[in-house]
Amino acid sequence: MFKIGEIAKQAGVTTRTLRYYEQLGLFVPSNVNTNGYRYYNDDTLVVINRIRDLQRVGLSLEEIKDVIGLYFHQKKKVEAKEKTLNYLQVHLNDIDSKITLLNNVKKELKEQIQSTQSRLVQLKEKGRKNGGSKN
Amino acid sequence: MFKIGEIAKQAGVTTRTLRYYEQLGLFVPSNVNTNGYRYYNDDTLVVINRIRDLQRVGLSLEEIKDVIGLYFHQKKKVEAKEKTLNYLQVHLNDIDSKITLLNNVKKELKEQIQSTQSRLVQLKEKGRKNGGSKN
DNA sequence: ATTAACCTTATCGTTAAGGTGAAAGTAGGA
DNA sequence: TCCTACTTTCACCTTAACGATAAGGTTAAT
Repeated sequence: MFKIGEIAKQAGVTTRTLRYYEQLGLFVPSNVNTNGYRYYNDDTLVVINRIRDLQRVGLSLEEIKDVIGLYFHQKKKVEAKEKTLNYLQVHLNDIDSKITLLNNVKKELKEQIQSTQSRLVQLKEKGRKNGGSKN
Repeated sequence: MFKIGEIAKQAGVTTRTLRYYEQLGLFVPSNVNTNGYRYYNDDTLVVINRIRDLQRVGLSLEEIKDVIGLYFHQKKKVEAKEKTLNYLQVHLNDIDSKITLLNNVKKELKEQIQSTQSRLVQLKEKGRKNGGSKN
């Protein structure tokens, strides 16, 4: 059991951020002392990291709130399960389209790098032939 | 040549958004009339779409500003070229790590879907055998 | 028992990415 | 010419995701 400052440090976030996440309903402390101190275990660390990952790839905390539970507890009733299933599918599609997007960007970047590199080589060769000055 | 409202419509954004992008230095109108009216051509449409794509995958407009030019004009001096090259590489690495992240999420989602689905089937079979009630 | 280093809630501030509306100038079709 | 539907700048408003600071309680080692 870690106090808030400790997991904050381990997770590389501030305590403010953790309390904010809690306020949004992203998770709750593993337990709360009578004096109000929050205590967490390693599980929370995993959750925090997942949240950060999802943020990095463009999800808002609200969106994350909607999906974060899907990863971390699956004891549900039948109706809930079918709803969850739908949600997972939609989320999966969204992710797939993002991957596609990123791959496109990646491809163009690679082409740019190629062409930039070869133009650089050309320029340098030209520079070696004549005394080299302009450009 | 389109007026601002027209490409806005074509791009699926508001005119405010376009002026805001311009203000941030993401692009300039293809030309500006003496009365202040902005006019754009199809090239701008491509740029806008690229910006939106990059936003979708988690880049801020400031970050986008830094890279957007790399796609759309490559007449530069040698020093500039080498700097650009570095930037492209860094950007590429970032994108690669995002793709990796998304693929991880995707994998876990698929597993979740699998297990959720099979548990659903189990529950339904159970429901068929006995009169079915709880869960 | 004191003290440094934690923790609590509460509130105000900040940045990004626009939305919204005012007041005024234009375009172009009837 | 006139009217409607644009367009301009300016300024204030909003939401998300925290940062910063205040004012006070707690812990644990000395």
